[in-house]
Amino acid sequence: MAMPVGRTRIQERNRATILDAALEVFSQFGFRGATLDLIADSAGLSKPNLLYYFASKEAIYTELLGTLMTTWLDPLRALDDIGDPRAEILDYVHRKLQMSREFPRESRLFANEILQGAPRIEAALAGELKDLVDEKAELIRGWIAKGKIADLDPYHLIFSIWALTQHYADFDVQVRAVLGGADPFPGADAYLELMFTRLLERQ
Amino acid sequence: MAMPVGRTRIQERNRATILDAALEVFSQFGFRGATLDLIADSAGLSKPNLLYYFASKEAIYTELLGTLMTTWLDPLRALDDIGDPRAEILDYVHRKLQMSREFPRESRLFANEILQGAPRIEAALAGELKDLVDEKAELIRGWIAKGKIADLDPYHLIFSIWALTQHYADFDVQVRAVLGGADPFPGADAYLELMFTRLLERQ
DNA sequence: TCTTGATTTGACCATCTGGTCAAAGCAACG
DNA sequence: CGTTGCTTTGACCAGATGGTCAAATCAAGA
Repeated sequence: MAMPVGRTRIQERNRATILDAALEVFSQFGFRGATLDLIADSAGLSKPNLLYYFASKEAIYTELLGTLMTTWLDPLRALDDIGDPRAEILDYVHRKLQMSREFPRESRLFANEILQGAPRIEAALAGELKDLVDEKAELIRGWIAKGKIADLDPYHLIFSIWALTQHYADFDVQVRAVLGGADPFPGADAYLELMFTRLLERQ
Repeated sequence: MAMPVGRTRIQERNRATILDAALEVFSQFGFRGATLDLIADSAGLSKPNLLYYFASKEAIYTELLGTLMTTWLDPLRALDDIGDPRAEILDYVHRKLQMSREFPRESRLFANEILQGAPRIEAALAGELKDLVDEKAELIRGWIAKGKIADLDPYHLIFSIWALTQHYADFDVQVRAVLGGADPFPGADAYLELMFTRLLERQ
């Protein structure tokens, strides 16, 4: 019994509640480790009620992944040729770190999916994601050619931004344990600003 | 029926086989997502046979984590005041990247554990790990005070090394998808060398 | 109020999962 | 060969898990 496309307020609200609860659980335990009971409890709904709104556990998961993939790549999409190249890249770093702070569960959901071998988004990685990165790598290459930024491998530059910013969401527990519980983000923001400023300078 | 401390060759071999299979499965699915049946299949042993060598699923997992924690921190332990500070740190980066290439499963196991909130190693993070990092941060602060390397937050410097190097193990599928399947490591090694060289230079 | 369609749930099911156990297999030594 | 102790396994169990279904509840318009 598939949900009709036109949704009532109740449907809208309950689907949102379920997706939020599912994000909570899937981001912590991954697809296999998550259970419908955990999601149902977290959503405050009964298990059969979950399955009234979504066809299966898998359906909830893929809906989440699909929706988030778009949002998650928005900061990279916003990287363009309009402003100063170095400021553009630094802005991207800051936006990405901001997302780690505001949406750590989304970051962890992706991390979990990739760790498990990305069985459900491998196609999107090799398609949508690769295309976007290829395009932005070309943009960066142009900046390098014009001498606007230092000569760096654009792909690894992008990877390094992902790695550094997402680390603060995905490894939050570890970072806080080492820092004795202090908020890592102000320090991280300053450090990354400095790091990429120096890196991008022409020598 | 606990295993005796003195082990026969068969016990040694089977325990090793089981731990290897468990590493394979736990690193992909996390503790909750992994099953004894998967581990048993991967090890080529029967499930009751696994439980002849280890008391429980949990026992296998914690044994793995404990053993690996030590190995995993060895490169950081090796960071000392003997050579040139910049070379020391660059060495650490290279060693850590090397580990990502050689032991990606170990890296993913830790990533999975941390993602799940580190329920089984939180104590080690706040104890052993924090102590080690505090010690090395102090060492780095000394180098900064003596003007040997640029002025950087030592904690975030260490986090950035972890983030950048482990990314190539934990997000291997994504990195390869974006690169169209090419081996990321040579490029990563060169990029990280450049990145940290520039970062550590006194300005 | 009555009716209709959307929503919710208790009871249930087949399969999976961690774990047990008694019995069988096997290696080695006397 | 027979005994002894380590090793392996088939059968089994209780609880968890994804999912179904018919019946009950509820909201809102006629």
